[in-house]
Amino acid sequence: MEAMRREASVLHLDLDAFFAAVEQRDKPSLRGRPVVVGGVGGRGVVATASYEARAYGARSAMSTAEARRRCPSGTAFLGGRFAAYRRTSDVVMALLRELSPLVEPASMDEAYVDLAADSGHDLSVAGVTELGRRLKDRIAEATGGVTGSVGIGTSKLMAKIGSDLQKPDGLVVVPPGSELDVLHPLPVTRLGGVGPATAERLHQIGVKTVGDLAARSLADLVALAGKAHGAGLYALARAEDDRAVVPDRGVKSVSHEETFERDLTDLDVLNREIDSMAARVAERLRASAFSGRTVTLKLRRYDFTTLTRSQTLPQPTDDGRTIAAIARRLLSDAGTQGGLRLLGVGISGLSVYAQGDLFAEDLLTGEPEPLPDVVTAVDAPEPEPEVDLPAERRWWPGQDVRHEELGAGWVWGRGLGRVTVRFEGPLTPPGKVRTLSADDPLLHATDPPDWRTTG
DNA sequence: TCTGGGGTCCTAGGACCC
DNA sequence: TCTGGGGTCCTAGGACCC
Repeated sequence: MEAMRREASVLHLDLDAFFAAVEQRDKPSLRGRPVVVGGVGGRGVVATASYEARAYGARSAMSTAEARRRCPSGTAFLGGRFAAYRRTSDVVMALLRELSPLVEPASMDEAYVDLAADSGHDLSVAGVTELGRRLKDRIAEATGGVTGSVGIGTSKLMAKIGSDLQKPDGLVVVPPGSELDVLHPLPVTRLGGVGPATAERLHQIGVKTVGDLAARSLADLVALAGKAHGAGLYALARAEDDRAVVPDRGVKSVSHEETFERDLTDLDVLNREIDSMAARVAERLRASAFSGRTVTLKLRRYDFTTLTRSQTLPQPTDDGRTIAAIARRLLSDAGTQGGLRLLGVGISGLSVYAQGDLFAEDLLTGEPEPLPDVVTAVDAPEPEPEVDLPAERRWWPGQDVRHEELGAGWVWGRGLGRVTVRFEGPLTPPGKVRTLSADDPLLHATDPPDWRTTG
């Protein structure tokens, strides 16, 4: 806990329609046009809609099918290029770290900065306003035109509220002392932690604005939302927020899940899905030198009911086959009746301990314990590498490609054994479209282009 | 063609231990 | 014979966030 601040020294940055903005930067033909990034399959959901697409009603979390209905033809529906987003995000986070060592990324496109951690800043309202302006300029320049909205205030709460007030490309400093004037007229749903369920309950007792919320007693809110959440709402409504800006929040779990194009029932097929998901989880675990003790299987049935089953091991593991063997057993116990639309495999209870490290085993348990039978089950083979994908799955909209004769471009669409590619890059004018055979040997998937150098 | 994927945090009950 | 608490771990589910 830290003391409440008297100066506007917390900055919140929110990059505008981030995934779509990166796509428009890298794909000149999409600039100024509606772009929707997200799942492009039958059960896909919108991750980000460009402001042009929002004008037609496309929204985050909407099914892609609904977004297709709302947007005009010519709207680009793209799968995500997360390596490209990550690269751009890293550039932005590095700029933030030039302002202060205390930077807390909240996601790829959002971060808090504690400006008080660097004594060099003028924390007057005029001073932080100028700082915000310069930051926005530097971000746009370093990212090739991605814009961000900045809020600055006396707490994380007020900084985040501020960044939301003038989107996109906004800059709002909430002067110390004016917090309640800004906060109380806003709908309660603007507070972090008030989602659909809490909002519905608050509306039922007549609470619509943050001001309405501030008029309720602590006991009322605890009865309505539980102890921790109720107390949190009570404090936020009064602009009481002493949450610290914390860099490097440790990872607590690693998981992978997948919604299938069609519900699956066949246990053999599902077990193979488990094997490949467990392998990906284990790979990420090892890449970050973590092991975990609790394996969780998540499943969503045909009717969207969702449940989890978990088992905790006596000692941590980072082995894909061990994770898969446990998840397989949890699945066979849970059953696949009616069909499953989603499966997920996750691991938590993470530590830096690595299985097979006898010294660490001694440290942890005093002596190595035998694994339970399930862990040594031999029915989980080493997951197979990705084999030849059908053309429909090999190419996906938005993907970066290179044709040995036609040059660099990206996939607009595919189907019926063909793939349509637009040949252009971040620094070229809008390019030409060509339709090629999906198995054209001259066409290859590539890494994302560099927006600073790629013509 | 309804409803993604990656997470975090909280609650609550039962087991188990002291 | 009757009657305890507190603390921690595990499991399951739910709300929420981006």
